[in-house]
Amino acid sequence: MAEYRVISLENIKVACKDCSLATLCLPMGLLPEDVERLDSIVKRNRPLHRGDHLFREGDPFKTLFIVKTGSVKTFTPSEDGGEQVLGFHLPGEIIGLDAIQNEVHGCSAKVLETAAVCEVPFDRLEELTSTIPSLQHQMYRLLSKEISEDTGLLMLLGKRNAEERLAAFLLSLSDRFKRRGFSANDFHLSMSRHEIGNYLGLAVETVSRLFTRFQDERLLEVDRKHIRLVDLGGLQAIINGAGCEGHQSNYT
Amino acid sequence: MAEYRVISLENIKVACKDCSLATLCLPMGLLPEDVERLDSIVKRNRPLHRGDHLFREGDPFKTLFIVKTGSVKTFTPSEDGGEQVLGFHLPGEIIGLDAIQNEVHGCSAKVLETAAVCEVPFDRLEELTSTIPSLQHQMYRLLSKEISEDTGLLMLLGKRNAEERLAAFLLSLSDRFKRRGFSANDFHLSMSRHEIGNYLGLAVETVSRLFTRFQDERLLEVDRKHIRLVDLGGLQAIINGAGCEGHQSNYT
DNA sequence: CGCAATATTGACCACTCTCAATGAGGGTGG
DNA sequence: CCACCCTCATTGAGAGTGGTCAATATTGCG
Repeated sequence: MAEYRVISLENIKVACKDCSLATLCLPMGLLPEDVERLDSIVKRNRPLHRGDHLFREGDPFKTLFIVKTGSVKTFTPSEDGGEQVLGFHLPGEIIGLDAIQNEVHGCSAKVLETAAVCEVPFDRLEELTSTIPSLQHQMYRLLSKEISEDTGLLMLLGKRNAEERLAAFLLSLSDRFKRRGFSANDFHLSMSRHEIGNYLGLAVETVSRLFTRFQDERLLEVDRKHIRLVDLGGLQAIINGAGCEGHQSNYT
Repeated sequence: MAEYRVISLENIKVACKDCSLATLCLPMGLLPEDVERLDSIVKRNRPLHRGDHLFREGDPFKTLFIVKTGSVKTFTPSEDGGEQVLGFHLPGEIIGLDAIQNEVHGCSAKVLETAAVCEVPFDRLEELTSTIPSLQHQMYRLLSKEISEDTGLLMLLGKRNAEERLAAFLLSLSDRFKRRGFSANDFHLSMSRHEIGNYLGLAVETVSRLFTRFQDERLLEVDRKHIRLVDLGGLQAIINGAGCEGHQSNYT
């Protein structure tokens, strides 16, 4: 049963947010009864701790996961024991959309910081979306958004240098924290330098050097995993290709 | 109206293939009448020629595009007049899924080789999918597949060296041609070296040098835009990290 | 308190980008 | 039909970013 009741229209957003389906229904004008139906299929689990797996590569796909609190990383284990980080997931973000395709998870998901995670059985969700057009539309938007974001990341990795990658990464985190009501300038990294490097396609040493350089350039202040972005504009300028304005890349 | 009639169950695949909705309905067991309904909303346009635009960045999103014949590239124009290639699209592939999100195209699509392209009005498609559960499921799978593929490419660009990137690119093309009934070993590149480099995040010169090297190593034969893959296993081995087996990357 | 994991910093070197020159097609106009 | 031009592709030489190796903090945990 739903932990949170929908009392009135004004409370829908609150209910949605609390039930961690914010990403699913917030942007749409769902009817209260539809929100409740959606809410009723959501399973809420006890908190998971650092290192716990939501699922592993090869596991059958049954449910989508929504991060409520904490953080989760997705990755593909590689043959030599290492792993390839695919993404970091903050509260409100959905995990598992890539597994709908063949009903098997193509990656693993592991908790970084103690996390509350909801599960949405996908077959139940499909039943709902086929009777609630606006929910179906929202699902399409959700999947489409994931595609857009992947495309953005793709360009990030393909043609950005180390400096631009880290700047983009930090601004992405900043933006996502901001949207969720946290500080955009002051946050905690739940992942290690190694994981950041892995995700961005950089060596750990490079990530470390860049943090130092950014700090020297008064762009941010870093203390271990605590980050304070001092000059958001400066970071943005790095991504936009400032710094060496005359520079003309060969493959743009 | 549909150009192709569905006569019997065995003909569904043919009808689907001909109407270029292969990607949409082939994998599912759609009923004949549903296939016809799907078919009836598809718009068929006259062939487009090299350089023609399917849509431009910023255009309102109305329809999905399906490549019937020929090839299309998608890209984001960058401020300095250059462009960022996002993908190459072969027959049977769908373009525009990333624009569902906010109903605006985030990239441009341009014809590489004379192409027949179908259009599927998305609002009509949504109406259909909400009354045909198996079609809805297929749409989810389609979107999910796009996400999976982006993820794969993401890893390709993030942590692969030039050699691995080009090998992966060629094998991807090979596989896609094969699935569509063309030769897996012998095909024509519809894109320039420059576009390949742009897509893979490499300089044109690097792409050119790699083609030469691969040819010297008897992995393939290249004549201008005509490619003959001689040693598929060898190319695969490059991606798997062969060649220098003792090599251990720092960020895997 | 000590060991292990993580982070930082430095020196070196390889890969690939950049710059530059040359070659090869493909189209156009005389 | 050929000369010319323009784009695309190839090849070489030099330079710079970032990876690798190694040593040294620093932190966290048992």
